Amino acid sequence: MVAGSGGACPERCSPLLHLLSRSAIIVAMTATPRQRARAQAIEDIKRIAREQLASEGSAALSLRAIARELGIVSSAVYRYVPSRDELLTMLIIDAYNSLGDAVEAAEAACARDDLAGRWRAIGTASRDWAVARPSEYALIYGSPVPGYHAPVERTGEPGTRVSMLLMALLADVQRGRPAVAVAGPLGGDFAVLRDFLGLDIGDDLLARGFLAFSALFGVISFELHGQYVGSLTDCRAHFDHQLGSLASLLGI
Amino acid sequence: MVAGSGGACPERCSPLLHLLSRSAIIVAMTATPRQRARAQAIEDIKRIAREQLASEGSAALSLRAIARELGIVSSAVYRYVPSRDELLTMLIIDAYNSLGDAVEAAEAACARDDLAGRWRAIGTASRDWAVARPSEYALIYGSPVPGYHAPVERTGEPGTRVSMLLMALLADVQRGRPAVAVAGPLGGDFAVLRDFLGLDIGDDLLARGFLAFSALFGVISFELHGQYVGSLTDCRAHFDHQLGSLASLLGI
DNA sequence: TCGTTCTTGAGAGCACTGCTCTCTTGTGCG
DNA sequence: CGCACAAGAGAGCAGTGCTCTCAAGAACGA
Repeated sequence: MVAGSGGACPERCSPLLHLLSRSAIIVAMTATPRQRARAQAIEDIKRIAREQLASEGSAALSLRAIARELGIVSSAVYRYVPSRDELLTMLIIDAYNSLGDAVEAAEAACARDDLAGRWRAIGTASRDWAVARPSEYALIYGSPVPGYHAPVERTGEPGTRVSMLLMALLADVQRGRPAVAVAGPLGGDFAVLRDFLGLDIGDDLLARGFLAFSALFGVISFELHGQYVGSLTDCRAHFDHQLGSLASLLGI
Repeated sequence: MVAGSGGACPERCSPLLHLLSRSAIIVAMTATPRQRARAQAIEDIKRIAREQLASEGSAALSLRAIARELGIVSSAVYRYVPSRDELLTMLIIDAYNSLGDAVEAAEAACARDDLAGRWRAIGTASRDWAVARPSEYALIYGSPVPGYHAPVERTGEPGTRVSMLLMALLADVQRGRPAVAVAGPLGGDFAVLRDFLGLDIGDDLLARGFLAFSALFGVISFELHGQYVGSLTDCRAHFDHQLGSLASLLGI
């Protein structure tokens, strides 16, 4: 974070390094022992980093502390991770994918025509994941840690997995209903988005979807950040109730 | 943040120090020259801290850099601020109060019987403030910076000013309508809250108020954290639209 | 007006951080 | 089986928060 933190890490770390966690199993099967050891070391670093994150917060994430935990000198860590910021980016991508996996699995377990069930599954799985991993949730839905958020070109795809599920759900909700347009610049944005997604979702429902999505993570964020402390004791019950209100908003 | 960061700062900083910014004018009028100079120094420190926050992010907030900017050695800053974390807490309280001032002023400018106007005023003033001071917004509605959020016993009161406005509005909305109860633990929480506030707001409307409040700041957070990048170009129009949807949710 | 007190700032120093460099060792690959 | 290269060690630079001591000076009471 002090100087040259955005560098390319020449001949130290592969540029494909951030993909390792997703293909860790493949690497473990096919690669050479050296590659397997390397992948294992990176996984160890990220595991300890997540533990640090959970116990101390993202500001206290320290490569030197990770090195100590691993029984290794600090400079050795840089063989596997180009910088602290890069490690944070890797953790952010992992968190997005972990959340995406959990929500996709929950949603996929619902009957396709059970629209309300799919919405509840998306919401409940999101909250369950967030409550189980508050520090990782803060990493992706909290304020940007190092001054700027992680590079969009790398976090973008995994960051949209949950919203893509919602979009598919909205398309199913829209089916057989009349599309209601919205005037003004918002309608223009929605037209472009509809074109990009290739899904037939009317302006009005799209707007309601955006609101439901924002409210969903707004409620989760408020719960995790302690904004309800002193007024709500049963956050789970509150969340379930609001999930129902948002379902009504979506017309399901 | 390393050791003893929660200490009391004996005979260096008054325990009333965090109140200085609210009573800065009073101090400037009545106090001795020394007290005035002290209050001015603290204001200077906080001003530079806010600038650093805006340009580099909360993780890069550095007391040494503040000292450099002031043309002062780093240890001298500790005459005015007990620790970095304490400075962050002072900034958080100031931010809550700044937001509270802005929203209260906007809401007070509306006719009391213009319920929809008061809701829009609360929402719009909140967003305007957040867009104008994104780094300070991240401080209070982002993820906790140093691992734990600021002490609730000190941020609590200023942190509830906006929600108190909403509660008063909800009470006016409720007037002359039948209260709808909600079963389960949520109803119990709401009963306690109603008793504490001394406002007649039915369970159902209270729940809708919580949702509207959470959604309001959820939408603002998503906008500021770049979650809408790539799909929305006119965030202001989107926000206005959702403000209307939430007004409908509240029945105004 | 004078002396005292108490605040303020300087400076050194400790322990920590991220990160870079060089050097040596030993493992795994061809 | 020999060699290349990855991996770790260690020193070092610049930065951080924070503590301590010391000297100067300003405000205050007598």
